[in-house]
Amino acid sequence: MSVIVRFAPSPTGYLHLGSARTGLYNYLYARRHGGTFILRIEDTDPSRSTDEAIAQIISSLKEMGIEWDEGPGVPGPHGPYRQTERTGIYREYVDRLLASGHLYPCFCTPQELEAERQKARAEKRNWVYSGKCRRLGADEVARRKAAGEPWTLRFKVPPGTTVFEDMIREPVEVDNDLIGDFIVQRSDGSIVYNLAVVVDDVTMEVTHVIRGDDHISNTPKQILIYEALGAPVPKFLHMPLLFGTDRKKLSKRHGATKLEQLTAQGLLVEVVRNYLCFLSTEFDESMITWTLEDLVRDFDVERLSPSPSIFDPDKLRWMNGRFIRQMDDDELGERLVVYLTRVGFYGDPVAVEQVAAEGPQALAAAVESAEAAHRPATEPTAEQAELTKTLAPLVREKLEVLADFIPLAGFFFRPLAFSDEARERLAGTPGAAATLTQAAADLRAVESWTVAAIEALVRELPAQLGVKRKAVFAALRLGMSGQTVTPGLFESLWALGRDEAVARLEQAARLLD
RNA sequence: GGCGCAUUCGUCUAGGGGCCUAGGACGCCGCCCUCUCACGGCGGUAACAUCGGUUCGAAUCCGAUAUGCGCUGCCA
Repeated sequence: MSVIVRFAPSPTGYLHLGSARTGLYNYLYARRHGGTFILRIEDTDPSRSTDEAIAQIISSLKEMGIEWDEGPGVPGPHGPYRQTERTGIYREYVDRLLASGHLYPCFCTPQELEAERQKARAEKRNWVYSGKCRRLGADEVARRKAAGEPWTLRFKVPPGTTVFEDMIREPVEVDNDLIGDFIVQRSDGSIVYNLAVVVDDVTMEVTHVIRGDDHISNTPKQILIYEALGAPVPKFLHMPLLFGTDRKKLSKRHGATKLEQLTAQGLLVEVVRNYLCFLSTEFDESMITWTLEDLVRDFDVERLSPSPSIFDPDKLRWMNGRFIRQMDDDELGERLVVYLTRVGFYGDPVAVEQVAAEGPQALAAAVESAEAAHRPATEPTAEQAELTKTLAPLVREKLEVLADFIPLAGFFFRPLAFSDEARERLAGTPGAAATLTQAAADLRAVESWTVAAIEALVRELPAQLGVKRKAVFAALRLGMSGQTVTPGLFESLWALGRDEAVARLEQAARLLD
């Protein structure tokens, strides 16, 4: 029998990283076993579900490279793929369960039930539904229905215990008495989650249910339904939950909870994807650069540790830096151009640099609001794109995330400017004026504009001027960029171009007069 | 309250009775390299939740306890 798995997010918001991980694992499991991966939208609660959320979920999955074999946009034998479109199927199964005596109508009102719950709580007892309506006679049921009393449908939980296996845990055993007859159809006729999932999974012929461990407690109820239906029970794998560094559920405070926020900081999707996989698993550096195909072949979901994992932004960033360092020049250049375009850098380098100075997260926040407002990003000019690519090898080992490029190399894209602090630093650098003037003259005269020629020239300066080497470098660095941290000095001067480099050094020299 | 799941350095983990005076990675600290910042190299810091048992021997097996999380809904 071939493997069929499903990922079933509810479209009540964007795709949370934890859910993204669940989707990924399902996808990998399906591919690894040559199975089918179904994407199902759990929108049984239409009041909280939006089409926009569905679109976002789909785009996040696609960005990670996850493709489904059946689901929205990809018709197949197990459709439809939105629960709101499957009500007819639920109806049919409810009728079946009714006919086989597994369901019964219940006339208890929410108020009555709440009172029972309160009482149980006051007596410090576990509350389960009393089963009062289970004993109602057929004629009484008919009479009450005819009288227009609202009723729900409950599942008749049999005595005994329910046991299920989990691919990464010990078997879980639950006493059925603790479950209590639960509602499967609301008084408005709509179907409750626990029944809907089972009917969906049965009709979609799902063989492996891979989902978050917050569903462990629901599983026994669902198994009871499988058994009532006479359907084969699938295998379960309940994944550990993903928390923030404070052991709480991931939230905005943790920097990012969705993929788009992470990529807006300049984290690469493939790195995020790999990171999500290696959480809860032994980590090996070689995995940083794994492709989706590598994951399919070598990543085994069943090796997951069952304990919850904490999302560690530091390690993610470190992985991202490692990934960047192994990219070749063209690749990095391309990625930088795409990224810088997205954050609006080419439209207004100065403004974006200001935001970026507050850190990648501030930048990501700005990008998010720009994207929410559908503000189009300015494409780079040919010169800007070219310059970015030229700079790629100069900045590679200084980047952890792509956003780091901006404070580091933003000065290449705008006129030279000095903060008060930078001006003071320059003024306080011994021999700065002489260094700048001399370097400008030498650079203007150097016959070939190459990094090697520039280096040779600059290295002459200390002896020539009687200024310490460190001071020479500091003066030139400050002079060409207005900042104390830049890519390599010779390479930077070279990348600026002869005219620009000379002009900047002269401008800086004038500042000291 | 009841039930369930989980529990090795701050974090992710290796470990499935002797190879463990517990290994790796991130972080942090120090040193080296060095034109700044980094990269890289080297070294250091730091953990078997607790208490009992089983055993010649336990991080590994068993039992309690504690803590965290989840479920306990006419939410999913």
